Amino acid sequence: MSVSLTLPDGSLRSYPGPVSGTTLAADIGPGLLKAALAMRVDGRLVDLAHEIDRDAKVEIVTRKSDEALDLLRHDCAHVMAEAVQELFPGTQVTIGPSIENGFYYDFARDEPFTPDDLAVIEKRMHEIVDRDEAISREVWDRDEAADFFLSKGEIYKAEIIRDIPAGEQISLYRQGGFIDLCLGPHLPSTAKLGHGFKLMKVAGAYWRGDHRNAMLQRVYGTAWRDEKELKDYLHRLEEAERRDHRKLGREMDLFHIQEEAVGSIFWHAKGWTLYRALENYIRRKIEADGYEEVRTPQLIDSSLFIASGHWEMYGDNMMKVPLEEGKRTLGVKPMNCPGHVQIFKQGLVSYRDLPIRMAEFGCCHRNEPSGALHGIMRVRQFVQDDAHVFCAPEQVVEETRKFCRLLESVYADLGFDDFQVVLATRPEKRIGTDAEWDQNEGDLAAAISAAGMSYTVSEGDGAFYGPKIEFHLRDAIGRTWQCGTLQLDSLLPQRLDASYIAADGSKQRPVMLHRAILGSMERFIGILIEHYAGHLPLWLAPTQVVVATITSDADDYAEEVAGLLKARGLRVETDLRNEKINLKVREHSLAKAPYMIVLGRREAENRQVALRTLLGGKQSVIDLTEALDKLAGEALPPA
RNA sequence: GCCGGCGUAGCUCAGGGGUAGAGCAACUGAUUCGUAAUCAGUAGGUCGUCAGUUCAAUUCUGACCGCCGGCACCA
Repeated sequence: MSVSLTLPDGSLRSYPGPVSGTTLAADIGPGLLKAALAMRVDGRLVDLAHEIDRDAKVEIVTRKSDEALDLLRHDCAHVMAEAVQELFPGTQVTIGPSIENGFYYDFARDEPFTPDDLAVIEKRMHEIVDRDEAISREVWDRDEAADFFLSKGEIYKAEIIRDIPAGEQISLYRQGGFIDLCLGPHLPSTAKLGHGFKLMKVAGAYWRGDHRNAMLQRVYGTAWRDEKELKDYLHRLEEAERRDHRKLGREMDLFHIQEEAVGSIFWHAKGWTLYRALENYIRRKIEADGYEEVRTPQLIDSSLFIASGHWEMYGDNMMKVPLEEGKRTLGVKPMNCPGHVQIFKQGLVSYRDLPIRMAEFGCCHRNEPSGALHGIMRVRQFVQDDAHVFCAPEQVVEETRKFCRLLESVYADLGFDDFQVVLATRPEKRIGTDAEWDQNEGDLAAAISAAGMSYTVSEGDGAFYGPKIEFHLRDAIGRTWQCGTLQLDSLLPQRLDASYIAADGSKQRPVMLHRAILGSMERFIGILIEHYAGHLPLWLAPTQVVVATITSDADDYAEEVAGLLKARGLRVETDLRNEKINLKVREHSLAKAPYMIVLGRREAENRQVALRTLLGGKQSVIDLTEALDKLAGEALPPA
């Protein structure tokens, strides 16, 4: 029976019988054969050695293909596992997938791997690539495969086999003396991997991601098409390190954290200036959008949190304060919602009052696990740009749409124009009927579309009480951060017995939309610092202008200029030290002052200023009045 | 919380069983200088904390605390 294959360019190749990708690639050309890693048959990615036995569309996947990196990384994980089992006999292999930028493999071994071990493993991996071991796929009988792995002491692999649904093939891949259970596909041989890889770190990881299971040793590596791509990646990592908000926060004198207050931030004057600039900006934005700001207590009796359900759900992560020898326990609020419901409940609310958009920059405490803490990004004391919209069910779509618009505008103002919207739908463990979920998910989806946004769906990631929208923004170096969120909640109004009087005089339950744009202020400031690599936009910069003199002859003029700038609302520092201008420029540049005004005798005589920008280091000599207008104009926060 | 690594001056880091060193920063003095480091001098540390071993511990051992990287968690 003949087989005819359609290639991506539309051309047709016919064979008298089944044919492998290797043969096909070789027939097309030796260059292609050399570059070939795998192939796509009718859209399905398979090994090059796979025999095509019927008519199909075939595409040879080469190093240049988009999917090449995935293949290379997955292969690299196997090569690493082979190296590990050669060097450390008795180590069990478990799973080793490709991930963003690389791969990992989880090993079970009593001895921990040391950083020195990594170097040795990496060296052996290069040797395995040079050995050019052929990689071949074998289909095994399920029981034989399970027995085989058990006989080798590979209990994790046996467990994986046990969990593969009946009817699915059990495929093993063999390269040299190494054989691994794997779905594939793989490269034809280890040499195709090349040498663009590097082992990065060892870390613990729970078997199957469950903290009740044994902890395995995960070795992370990065892998690329060639050594140049690898080098570029390592360079990008260095760039990310330079942007680290913990380092910049210290260098820019923004904040610090110390042992006596783990998980809480000491905001220095400059950092707090940034914080307030951001908070005030949000305050103006939400005020313009119909929000009212409130403030609720820090300490609230446990009874309220018991009623809200938080005590049971998150009690372990709450800060608790026993009072009156244990007769009462107060909880330090971990979020603002129960408090907001209390304000809502004061007096009667009419349907005419809805929606009520209640905002609070309330300080919340959560006893985050020690391992979760990270700079100012993950702390135990934080403030959200939090608000709750109390509305009637039929107002959900409009309120959600309105929020999406607001959020989009805020992100744009802050320099993030790329963000993704994710709709998280009903989880397995949930309350409410399917009809309610259909309605709620539909409402959110409709609202996102009405706001002119597209979204992806994350199945099962919603809260147990309702679906949520997540907003992930992309920073200057391509990382994504989940910041904004909107959660539809009809449970809390019920648990805390909030109601309004409807048009027909009946008592109705409002719906609550929990929503935040920045998320935690602390975390968002960390993101801003890293996004801008410390070069904050003028309106957010703690010091906006440094007035520096060249000689002391200009001191009086410098004081005058600084005074005039301050009068125009700018945040100004003067530098009248008896130091060379080179030093002053260097120091203030390193401190990331967006503008410097350099004054010498000439400027003083002409009532001009030499204005210098940090980025680009451009300078221009302009009249003082012009400079005042220019800077005052540019320093205005976005409207 | 779990696994691994780390903890020496304000910062970056070296050192190592006989109570410590560099560069930068700081301070003092000189220098008045045109856009990313002027020169000279001075001072600065219970070597994370607490135990143990030892004639002697910052160094070795243990526990604890903290930080870093992951995992788990994130209302």
